[in-house]
Amino acid sequence: MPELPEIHCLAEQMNHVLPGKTIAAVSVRQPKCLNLPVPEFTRVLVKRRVGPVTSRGKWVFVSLRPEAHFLLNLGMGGEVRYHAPGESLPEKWQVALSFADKSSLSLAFWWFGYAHAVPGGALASHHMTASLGLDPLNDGEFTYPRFSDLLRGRKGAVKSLLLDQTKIAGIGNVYIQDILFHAGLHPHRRIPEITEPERKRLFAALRKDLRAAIRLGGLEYERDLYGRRGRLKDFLVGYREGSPCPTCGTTVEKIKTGSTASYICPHCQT
Amino acid sequence: MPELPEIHCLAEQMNHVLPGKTIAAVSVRQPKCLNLPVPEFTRVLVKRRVGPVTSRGKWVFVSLRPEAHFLLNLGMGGEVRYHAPGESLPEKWQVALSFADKSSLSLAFWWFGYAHAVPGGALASHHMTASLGLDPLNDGEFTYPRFSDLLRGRKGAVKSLLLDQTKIAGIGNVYIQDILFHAGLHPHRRIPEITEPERKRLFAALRKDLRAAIRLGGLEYERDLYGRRGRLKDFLVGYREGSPCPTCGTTVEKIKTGSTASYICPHCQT
DNA sequence: GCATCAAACAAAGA
DNA sequence: CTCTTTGTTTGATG
Repeated sequence: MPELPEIHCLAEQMNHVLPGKTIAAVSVRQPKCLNLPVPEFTRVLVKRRVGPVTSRGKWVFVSLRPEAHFLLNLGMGGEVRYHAPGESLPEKWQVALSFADKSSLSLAFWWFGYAHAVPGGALASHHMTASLGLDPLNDGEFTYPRFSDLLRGRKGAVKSLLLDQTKIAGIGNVYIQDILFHAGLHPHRRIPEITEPERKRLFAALRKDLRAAIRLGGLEYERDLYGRRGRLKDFLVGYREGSPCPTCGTTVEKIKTGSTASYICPHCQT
Repeated sequence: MPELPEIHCLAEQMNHVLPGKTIAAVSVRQPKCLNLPVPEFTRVLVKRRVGPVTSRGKWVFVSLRPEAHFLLNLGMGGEVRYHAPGESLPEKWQVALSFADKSSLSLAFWWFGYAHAVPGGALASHHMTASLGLDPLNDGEFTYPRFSDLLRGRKGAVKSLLLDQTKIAGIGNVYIQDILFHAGLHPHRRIPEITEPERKRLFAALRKDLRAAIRLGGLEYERDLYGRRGRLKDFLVGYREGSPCPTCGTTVEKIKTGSTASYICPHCQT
């Protein structure tokens, strides 16, 4: 379940080590995670050289020259590892890229993940990434007015909106817990009932929590491009059912919210 | 996705086994599918005796004495099962009725279904059923003149009209595929551009396809009151993308039509 | 008022 | 919520 912070850190690491390398070969053990049949997938990638690596939401964008893109979504618990020349691949992987300098990249999806190859010029028609919503890390894009606009006219529960990747990209069921706690909002709170101060708190919490997580390299139980863990250990209420709320001491509860679980302080979040 | 044929068959089966039974108790696991709070819902149903069970469109109407109604809409993939005295309920259900003779009825909604209790005299104010359109099975009501009237003055696509339950009741995204194929109409065809012969073909296809499906007990992948499958297996073009059109051999295509998918022969349907 | 479109909702599958 | 798919109703907008 890597979410925006982990993906952001991963893309940064990839951007340090991959640009300039030429893809020499592609190996696919699990064709289901591809967007193209293996031969076409391979054709789009092989012989191209890696350019800048970026991220948006939970997607990693590897740009290639001549123009093409390699897009990654790690799904739940997927991992990407870099292997220097001579290092061997881990036992489990679904897709691997070998570079001309004998280094390689392996992708291991624990449950659904995607490795998509997009030919030059077709990026805008890659539906899953083209429809991504606001990027909370982009200060020019994720502004309070635009965030307010997003809420305007919607009637559903706040949690569904925040998790909808086509509205705001990158939040999953882990980070959302403390974001809602910081905003003082119950996951079921209807959007029209959110007051202006609460909306401001929510906006601030989104930016702050995600950036704080990035500074710590993401969650302790996730691993980076080199297999190292992040340093973010402690949630305030997330996954802490039965513990006291850090603000008021009320026991944190775990509740069902649609198909996902939520952890809340029933006193602070309304 | 039970549609008119399945619902019609289900109501007939219910009408064979339920009338005369007295509702002894009501159990609700998923209150969201009700139209009333559980206590009131229960009060409307309990101690009443089942009368005739009928259907209109995708709704099942269970009449009760003293007067009241129990209305069912199975949404997508919902199932209703009868359990003789001594038989146990399946694992998954959202609402169950127990009868005085120890038999019972369980309702399992896979996604969006309704179980509504309507007190005596209030049936006309039950909006969802009161606004249902023409019943394609009712020969006195679903006549060619009235069908023609329905099309007159409308500008939209033919598919939207056929799926609009307030215009014609009972057609969903499954049966509509072959109905449009039989009529030679593309789902996007604008209603004013439908010619008189096409209109006749469409009217005939509606009656014929639905009745044929009823004779086969509905779709093979749907189940009846006793868990038995229907015997209708084969669509002509529905869900057969990539197969040849049975008329002309052209490859059947899957296209997006608004929020639903359509399967068409691009040669025969224009 | 009507046509059209988007949104919301109780889940499972890949 | 990783993303899609599925059907129906309701409410906003032109």
